[in-house]
Amino acid sequence: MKIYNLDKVKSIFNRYLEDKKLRKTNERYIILEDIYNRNDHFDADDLFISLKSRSTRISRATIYNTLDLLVDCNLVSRHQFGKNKTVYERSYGFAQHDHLICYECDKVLEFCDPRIHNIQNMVEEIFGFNVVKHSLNFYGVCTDQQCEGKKKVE
Amino acid sequence: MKIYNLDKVKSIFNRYLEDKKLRKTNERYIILEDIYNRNDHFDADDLFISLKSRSTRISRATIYNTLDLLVDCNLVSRHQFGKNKTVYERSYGFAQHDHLICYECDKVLEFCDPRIHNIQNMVEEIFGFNVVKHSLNFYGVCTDQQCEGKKKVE
DNA sequence: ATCCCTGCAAAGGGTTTGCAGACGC
DNA sequence: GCGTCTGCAAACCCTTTGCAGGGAT
Repeated sequence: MKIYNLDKVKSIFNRYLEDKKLRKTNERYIILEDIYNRNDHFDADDLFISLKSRSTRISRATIYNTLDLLVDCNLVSRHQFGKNKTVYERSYGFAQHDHLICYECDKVLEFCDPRIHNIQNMVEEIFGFNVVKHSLNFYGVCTDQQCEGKKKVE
Repeated sequence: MKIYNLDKVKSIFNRYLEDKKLRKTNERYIILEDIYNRNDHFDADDLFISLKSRSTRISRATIYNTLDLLVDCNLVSRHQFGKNKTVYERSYGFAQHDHLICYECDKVLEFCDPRIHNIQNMVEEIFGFNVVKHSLNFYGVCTDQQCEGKKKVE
């Protein structure tokens, strides 16, 4: 499952910072490490809380700043699941995938389908466009009767 | 191009309001009309400004309220193009479509591809999910050299 | 007459910004 | 030591909420 190691990720970030002539601050590495110790979709505030509990004292400003860098160097991907809120996930060493979001329990499932690339190729050709990334989300209702999250629905 | 007429749209809304036992206020119909006189992606504030210039005096609260109703009865669709901001477009009489967003000029293009439904079917089967809607966006850079919007890029 | 809907303004939540001090280089 | 990065808090933007008055039924 874990198809990366933390040193590899850090060295990629390291190189990125050097290339861009940015400073290698402790905060940036602590944030990177925290992210790669999670395996969920998290938002900036989740990170803030998680970091605070580790008795570090990293501000939201730094978190947002660092997330921008990590997204830029492809170590983290950024998503919006239709709620005007940004969520992130680690991405190095994990297959590209898309998401399935349940309206009733907010569960997020992941899937891959190569056909999306065929669509992408077509679109690039037809419109004269260089696609950098895509976002495909399916929204609906899971049919899992045991689903705990469903309690939440009013 | 215009494959709807305003009366039809109004009567759909009318029926919806009756079914839900909601009141038929002037404001609601004025907003619906304003939306169907546009042919772009707009946000709540665009509507607010547009309505103000018609010397109506419709508040943001009413606009947000009405947009929720119109989305609920499928006369308007709601999107997020990766900027934590919601945009809308009229949807009755227009083919379902997905979007292509240019990072450099913010242009939004539209396309249809039936393969997305194949992916959807597969996902529903595999995960036991009833998909209600999907959102597929491609982000990239248009290769249009004459593109006016590109000036905006810093 | 009821009570839902409206306008207004304030509050809310997530994100960005400004600034003075800290620290990587 | 220079100049960037940080923490903090205020500002910001979009959206939601509370409330009193108004209009649909």
